[in-house]
Amino acid sequence: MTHPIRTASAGDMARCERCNVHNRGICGHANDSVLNELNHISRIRSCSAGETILAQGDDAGIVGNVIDGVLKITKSLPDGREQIVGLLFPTDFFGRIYSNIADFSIEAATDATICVMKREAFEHAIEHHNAIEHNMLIQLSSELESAREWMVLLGCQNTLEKVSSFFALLLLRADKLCVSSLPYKQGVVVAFPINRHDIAAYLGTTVETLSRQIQYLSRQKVIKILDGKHFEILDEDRLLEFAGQDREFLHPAKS
Amino acid sequence: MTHPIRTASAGDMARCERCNVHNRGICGHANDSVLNELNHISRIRSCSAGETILAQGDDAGIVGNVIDGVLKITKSLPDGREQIVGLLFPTDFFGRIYSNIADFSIEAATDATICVMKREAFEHAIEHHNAIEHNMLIQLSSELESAREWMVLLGCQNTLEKVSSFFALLLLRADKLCVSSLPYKQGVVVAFPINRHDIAAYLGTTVETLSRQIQYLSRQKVIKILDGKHFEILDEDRLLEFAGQDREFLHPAKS
DNA sequence: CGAGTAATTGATCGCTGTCAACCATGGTGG
DNA sequence: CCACCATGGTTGACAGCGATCAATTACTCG
Repeated sequence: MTHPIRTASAGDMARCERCNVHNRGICGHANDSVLNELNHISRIRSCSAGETILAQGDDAGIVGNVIDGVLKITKSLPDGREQIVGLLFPTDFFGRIYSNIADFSIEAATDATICVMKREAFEHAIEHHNAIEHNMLIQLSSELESAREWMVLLGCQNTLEKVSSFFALLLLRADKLCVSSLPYKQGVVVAFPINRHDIAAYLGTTVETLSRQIQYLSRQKVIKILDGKHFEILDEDRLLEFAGQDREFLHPAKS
Repeated sequence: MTHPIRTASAGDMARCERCNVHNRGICGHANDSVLNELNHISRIRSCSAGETILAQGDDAGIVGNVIDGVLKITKSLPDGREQIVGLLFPTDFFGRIYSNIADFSIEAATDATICVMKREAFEHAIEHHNAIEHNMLIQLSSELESAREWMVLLGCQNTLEKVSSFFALLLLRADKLCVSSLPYKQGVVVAFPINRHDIAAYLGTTVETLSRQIQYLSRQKVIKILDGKHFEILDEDRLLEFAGQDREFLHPAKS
């Protein structure tokens, strides 16, 4: 799944220019000077599914962007419970700036390709290139918004609503995901980008309950189960009804 | 509860200088030029408990800071369910920049004094004063972190843990709250800054279950109920145990 | 002091987590 | 090629937490 992207040496600005996220996210609207700086301090890295990029409690030394694949932001409680507080798709930024310690783990949910930078170097870049700082501000604003939308889902939706919302999310985010070659959406077909366990952890439920609700949606002819990972959306309107909430919540955070 | 703060005319820089949050939050480290700009575009406003400052769905025309009192950021579902996705205490910033529509309501949870600005004016200020933008970035980073911590609480903690966490939160945030005259903490006494309904909406539960867990903590001699709003913390260690999670989560977002 | 609201307490029910068994899939090695 | 195993997903039985409805008590404010 990961693309064979060569690790360019510093100063090889062509790398950033070829990058499929180079004009999006925090790299958006970057002039040559900015792009050169980012190119200089970043490097490309491949991770296989399950790999931990940043461990909760560790020194938060790196930040970066997702180029391909899906990362998850998770927190584990001492007794083993785990909550996924965010999924990161291509163009998304990860890492905590201006903090020494990582409160969350960043893990690869699928095989992934990422662009990493040392935190200090990136902070330095922020402080010297207003465009980057501004992009970060925009990105953080919309991430905060999304996080709060998800809090509504976690705090007062039942599992059927949660699962329906997740389908709806995939449906609406499909455009964004198409920047990579992953076929999350083909016609009215969506694909789960991650396994059941992670989806359950994201929705604040268990794999069993999740499974039951998926089967229920299938019996209701709202979706058709193609295989364990692919689903055809048969009735989008009813799906959004099940999802409760107004559909506005699905608007992906614009950056 | 609100202080009699006169509404100063634009250009009266003395107002910002007298403001009890003027050197914190987004106003931190502001030089005269910046402070003057903020002073120019902002105005002080008093709100009584329950008042809506910004309605979800409305045009998101204003942003601001809490000077005194507590605001809540809420989302209501069509069927009446409500989730509070954030509480705003003095020095906290509210409002959504770079978005035309408000996805959440901002309401006064208590009588409050706030400092409001037109969104466009503030965005203009951001773009021309790097210090403000940087402060915003820092503030947003830590708010995102806090939001994610709360997602863990909503997604995988039971009500006893939620309630204990809320007590712990008040305990740890007490310092910050002391910038106002509200006696949230006096010795080992904490005060609920908002009513039961709002706490329940914040914790993703109901007033009934909330009440039962408070009584349980009382029977366990972890807290002592002084009156409906004031509680003495008898056993801080056990409280934090009940709260589960590592206590790091309580670290208030630094700004 | 009375009315209205807020908070507590009680009884009941259903959703969902837990534990367990079963099934499907894919990879491995004999 | 197939038996074997590991992993991931589904299905079933059951119990417990917490929501709901209802009733009572406490508080606040004219």
